[in-house]
Amino acid sequence: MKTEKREVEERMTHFETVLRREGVKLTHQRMEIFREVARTGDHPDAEQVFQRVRKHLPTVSLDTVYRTLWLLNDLGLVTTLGSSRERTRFDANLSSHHHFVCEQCGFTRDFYSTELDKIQLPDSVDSLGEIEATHVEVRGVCRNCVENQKPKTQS
Amino acid sequence: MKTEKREVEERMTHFETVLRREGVKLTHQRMEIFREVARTGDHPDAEQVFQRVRKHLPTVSLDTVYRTLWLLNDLGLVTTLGSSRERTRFDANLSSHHHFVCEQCGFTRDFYSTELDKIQLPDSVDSLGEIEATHVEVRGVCRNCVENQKPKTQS
DNA sequence: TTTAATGCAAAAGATTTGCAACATG
DNA sequence: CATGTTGCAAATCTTTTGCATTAAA
Repeated sequence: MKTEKREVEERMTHFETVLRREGVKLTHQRMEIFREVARTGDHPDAEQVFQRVRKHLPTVSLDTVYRTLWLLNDLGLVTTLGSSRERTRFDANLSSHHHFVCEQCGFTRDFYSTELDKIQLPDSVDSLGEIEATHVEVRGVCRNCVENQKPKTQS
Repeated sequence: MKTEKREVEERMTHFETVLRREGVKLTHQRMEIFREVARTGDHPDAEQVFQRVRKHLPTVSLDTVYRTLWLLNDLGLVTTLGSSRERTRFDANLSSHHHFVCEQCGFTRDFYSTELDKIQLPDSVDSLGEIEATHVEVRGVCRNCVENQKPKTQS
């Protein structure tokens, strides 16, 4: 649940370095918000971060928490579980498969792999609970988005 | 993008079987909503399903789409990408790791595995775009939830 | 000081719910 | 025909935005 003290300190140092490098102001709020995510292993959502930060910083507002979390995400200091900024998506493919998801446009494609289907999970996972499904999520940038970002060679 | 005709038909048959078995009414709306998810490989969200179903069934309402998709999910006829009914969750752990997620309470725990870190993806994935990260998502029911569901031996 | 960041309040967006009308089994 | 399901409208919940004030560099 809790991240090791040493590790949290390292993350804080890295956080400060990146903010300075990017010329982004190192505010009290940003420190506390990042520290809160850095020190827990339970992957809180914005509301949970807000509630926890509030204990140390009673005047912080929820919209600052949102803005800060996305900023940290853009700076590569945090990531999101599941594909970010997306609504729930549904899948009628019940056979064992895996996903490639484009970070930019949300394009998603199934892929199959008998190799991946037989992955052995470490024992530590079994002790967490009963396993129902295992699948691989590949994040990247789809061909289309890669194309559209390339500087045009001619215009 | 499109699922094979034969496969769609199989899914429809299974859909009907399950609905009958569960004593759930087989309405026109439910058929069209399920068919729409069954026939595409792009994992639409509720709004997209709504827009597509509307073409065949102009009177369908968005709330029916939501109700139906969650019903189908509960019946095991569809699944969701990412953990269902959850808000975006943030993670400050930048080292390579994987997740166990409890389907019932959302409890999430990181785990590590050098084995998993070296998974070879099939070539077909490379052709989809540029890969940035690969990680394994294990879904299951955590110990706590398993406990709480067990019929009490004494009361 | 200068400019970016915050907090507030309000807007926008997404999802859910109560209920009368309706369709299915 | 009885009951579950739908569509509508309204409610609720979540996330974002505009703007005056405040604080960091």
